[in-house]
Amino acid sequence: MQLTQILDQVYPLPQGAREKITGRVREVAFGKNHLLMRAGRVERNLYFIQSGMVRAYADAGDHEITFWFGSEGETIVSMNSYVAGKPGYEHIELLEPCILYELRAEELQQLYQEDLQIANWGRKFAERELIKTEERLISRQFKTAAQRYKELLADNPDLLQRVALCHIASYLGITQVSLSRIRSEIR
Amino acid sequence: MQLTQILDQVYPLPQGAREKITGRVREVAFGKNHLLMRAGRVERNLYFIQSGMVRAYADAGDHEITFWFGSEGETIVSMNSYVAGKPGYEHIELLEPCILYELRAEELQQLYQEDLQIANWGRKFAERELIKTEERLISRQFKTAAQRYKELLADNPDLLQRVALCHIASYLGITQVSLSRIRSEIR
DNA sequence: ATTAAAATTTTACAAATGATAAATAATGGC
DNA sequence: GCCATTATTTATCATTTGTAAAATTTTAAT
Repeated sequence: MQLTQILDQVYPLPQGAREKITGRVREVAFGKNHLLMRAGRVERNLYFIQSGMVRAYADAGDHEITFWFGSEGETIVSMNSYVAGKPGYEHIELLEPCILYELRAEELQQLYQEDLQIANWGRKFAERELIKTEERLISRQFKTAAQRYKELLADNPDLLQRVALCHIASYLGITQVSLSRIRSEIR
Repeated sequence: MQLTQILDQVYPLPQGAREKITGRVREVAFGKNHLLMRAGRVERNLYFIQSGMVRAYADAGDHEITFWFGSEGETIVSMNSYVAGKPGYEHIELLEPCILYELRAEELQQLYQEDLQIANWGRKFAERELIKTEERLISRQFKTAAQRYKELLADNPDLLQRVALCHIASYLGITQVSLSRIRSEIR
């Protein structure tokens, strides 16, 4: 997906504002399994996904918790770094080879202070992510794991082809064994 | 808590920008149990809490799910209305008598288009809420209900005095019976 | 203070999910 | 294509959490 399209689906920008962003972006590519971001670091870049699939996960002692999948058109940020300049709590791992648009967070912050439309773009970006996260939190509370699995597949039909089941199980908040049970009961 | 203090803790505003907001705000008061917002409606106002405590809850067929508590200094918005102009999924109920600062959402949206600093205030507001929600989603996944209960009390020491246990149980994602079990095991 | 209503706890049992280990299937490197 | 590795499923049993109903405590109104 092209950068301008990615930016516009968050919030349509006038030509000039859009160019301020695109002019600061570099195209980069990484292979499968590359660790794009590590927890505990202040992450200095953010990325828009032109193609490929990634996951965000947090450490939980002995295992890891996948809490986000990103694919074409989505934005990768270490939220704590991006929002508060603090070390992030998430790792970002590439599940497929990816082509990304890279942007220095500092430069974007600078644009927020200069350009009204870009500040509103940043507002819309956070607002949209907030609604998605809040809906997931609520759904976690009143849907069974089986329902959440079915809905996830309905929303992302190609997820099964692109993501390992152990990551999907983690994302759903259940063990891989539980997910196996659910899958066998459906068929 | 005073309005200027509430606004500034999100993002410090220059005098002029701050007055653009405060000039559009009305002080209103409602009694305990008042339903401030209802799911399914497009909500036209947002509120800053000067004093009191509220909860947000969603309907889940036969029961309700409390997913947010708000008290002094926090902001009450119907996220779907505020962000997308769509009917909200949450009810807002007053758990105590409240004094609120009321602001028409439309006027705030107007200010976002006019004032760079206010647009950045709105951005920071969404970003902060996003981090809080994401952390809750993750904590739901790798902490036991007992841990989440203890942490909730540690962060909000007066919650037990102000909120019914059935709402706390719902917020934690467990039944009231489970919460009772947890409470009896702690002592 | 008394009483009715609501909130919370307790009990007993059922259902869902987790942990572990073994079996099977799929994948990637050579 | 073969083998080693990794991913997934299956089976068994333990633990957690839910459901329902009754008992108890708290709250609020008179």
